[in-house]
Amino acid sequence: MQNRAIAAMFNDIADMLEIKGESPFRITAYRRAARALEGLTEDVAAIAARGELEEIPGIGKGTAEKIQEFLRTGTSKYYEELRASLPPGITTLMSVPEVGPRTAMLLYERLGIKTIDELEQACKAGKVRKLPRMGERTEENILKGIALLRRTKERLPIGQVLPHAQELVAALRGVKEVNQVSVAGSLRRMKESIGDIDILVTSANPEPVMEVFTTFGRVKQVLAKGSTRSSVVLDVGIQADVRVVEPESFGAALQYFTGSKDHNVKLREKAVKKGLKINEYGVFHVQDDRRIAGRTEEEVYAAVGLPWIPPEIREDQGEIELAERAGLPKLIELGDMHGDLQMHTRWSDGSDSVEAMAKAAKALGYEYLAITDHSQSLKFVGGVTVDELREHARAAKKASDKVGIAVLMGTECDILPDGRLDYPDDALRDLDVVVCSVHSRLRMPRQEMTARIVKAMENRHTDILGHPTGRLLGQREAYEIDLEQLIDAALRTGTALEINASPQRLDLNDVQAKTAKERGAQLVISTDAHNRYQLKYMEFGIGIARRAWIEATNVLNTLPLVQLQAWLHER
DNA sequence: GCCGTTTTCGGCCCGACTGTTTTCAGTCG
Repeated sequence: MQNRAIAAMFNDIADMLEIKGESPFRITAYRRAARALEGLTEDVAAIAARGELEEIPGIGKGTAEKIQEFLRTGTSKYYEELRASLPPGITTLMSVPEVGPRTAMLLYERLGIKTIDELEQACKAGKVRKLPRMGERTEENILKGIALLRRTKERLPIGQVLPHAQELVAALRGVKEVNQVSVAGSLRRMKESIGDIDILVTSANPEPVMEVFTTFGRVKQVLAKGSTRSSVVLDVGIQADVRVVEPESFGAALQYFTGSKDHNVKLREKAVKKGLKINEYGVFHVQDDRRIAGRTEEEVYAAVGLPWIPPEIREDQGEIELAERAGLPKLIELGDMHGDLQMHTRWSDGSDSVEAMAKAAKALGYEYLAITDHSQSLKFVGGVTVDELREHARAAKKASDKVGIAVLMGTECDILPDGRLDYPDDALRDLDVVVCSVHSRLRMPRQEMTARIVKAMENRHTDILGHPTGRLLGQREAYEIDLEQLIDAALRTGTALEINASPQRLDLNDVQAKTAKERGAQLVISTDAHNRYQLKYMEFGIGIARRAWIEATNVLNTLPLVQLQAWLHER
C-alpha cells in the first residue's frame, strides 16, 4: 500500500507551496488530496489500475497524474523539482508553533536558519528580534514553542489520553458554576491518536472554572489563562484547552471544535449555499446576521437540512452526502454488546481469576464472556497445556454457575509458523470459542505470513482471527500481510475478524475495519483484557467500529447468547 | 488544484489572537 507515502508527498508539496507563497487554494487542494488518500479503504494502486482515481473526491487531473507517476517511479518530477528549489529541511521549521511559512522563509533568507536547533540558538542570541515584524516577545514565544514541541512531540495513543480527559471533565463537573461540559476534538471523534485535549464548558462565571482547570493535579505548565479560554500542558505531555461559551452557542461551539476540519468546511459550504453562515457561535443568516441555531448540535445540523451526524464519522468521507439522503448507518453502541469474546486469566498471563472476570463481565451487563487463555506453545506467558484444558474448563463451568453468567470456554490459540494451530483438533473440538492469533515469528515475508494465517483460518475449528495485523501502537509495526486476502479467507471460511479493543492494539484499525465491513466480513469486538478492569476497553473498540461505520448487525458479539451459540455450532 | 441544479471560469469556510504596527500580516484552531 503506497497510500500513505503518496499522501505524505502531497502534504510535503503543500508545505513547500506555502513557503513559496503559492495560491492558498492550490495548497488546500494538495492537502485535501493527501487526506483523501489517507482515508481510502482500498489500495490506491488498485483504484489506479481501474482508471478510477479521479472519482475519488479531492483527486483531480493533476493529482491523479502525480499518483500514477508515483506508482510507476516512486516519486514525482514536480515534487523533486520543488524540493530542489528550496533549502532542505526548511519545512521542519514550520513544525514549531508560532512559525508558519512566511516566518520560516524569512528566517532562512535573512539568517540562514534551516533547523530547529539553529532557530533556538538565533533566538537566544537575540538575532530574531531584529527581523521585520519580529520583536522580543516573538523571540520568547518561538522559544516557548520549541520547548512545547519537544515536550509534546507526537500525538499520543487515545488509551493514554482518554483517562486524563475524563478526570479533567469530572473535575470541571464538580465546579458548581459549570453547567454543561463535553470533550470535543479528535478525542470525541475517537481517533486512535490524539494531538490535544479540547474541553468545552458553559458557565455564567468562568473564573472559578479556569481556576480549577489550571490547578488540576496533572497540570505541569499553564500556557494561558483567560476568561474564555485557557491552555495547559499535562504531565503526560499533552496540551489541554478549555473554552467557556454561552449556552446559546454550546452546540455550535461543540460542532465547531469537534471537527474534523474537512467535515466542517463541507458543512459551511452547504450553509453558504443556503444563505447561511456557520461559526462557533451559531448559525446565522448572512443578510441580517440573525441567529437561527446554536444551542445544540442537532439544531446546527438541522439548520442546513441535515440530521445529527455522530462525531466518529465526521471525517468528510461521504457522511454529509449520505446524511442528505437520510442514509446514515445506525452505528453500533456500547449498549449493543452482549459479551466479550477474548480475555485472559491467571491460567495464562492474566492477573485475575475466571470468577473475577465473570463477575466483572456481569457487572457490565453482559450475558456471556469467553475465557481465552493462551495456548501451550506460548510458554513465556504460561500457556495452557492440553492436559490442563479440562481442568480449566471445569473452572470456567464453576465460575459460570457461581456468578450466574454464561462463561464460554475458549482459547487464544497460537498460529504456529507453518499455519497449523497450537492444539490438536480433538482438543479444539471441545472448546466453545477458538480465537487464533499470531504471536511468534513476526517478521515473515508478506506472502508467507498471509498464507500462514489463511491456513489457520481454514481450520474448521477456528472461529475468530485475533488481532489480525499484530501491530502495537507506537511500539511495533503490523506484520507484513495482505489484508485483502485475509478478508477473502474470512468470507470463504466464515471466520470472524476481531477488532481488538485493547488501546495498545486497536487492531483492526478504523480504515481496515471499514474495508472488512464493506466487504461483508463478520466482525467481533473483544477487549483482550488481562485483568477485570480492562474489560472496559470495549469503549475503544466501539470507537474504532463506529469510525468504521459499523452497525450492530455486523458484529457477532452483539448477538444474544442463544444466537451466538447457534453461530458457533453451525461452524 | 478542484469543482459545478447558481458556474467549464471563477470561485473556493470562518474567526480570534498576537505582536508589531499605525492598519494588519501571520498563525492557529
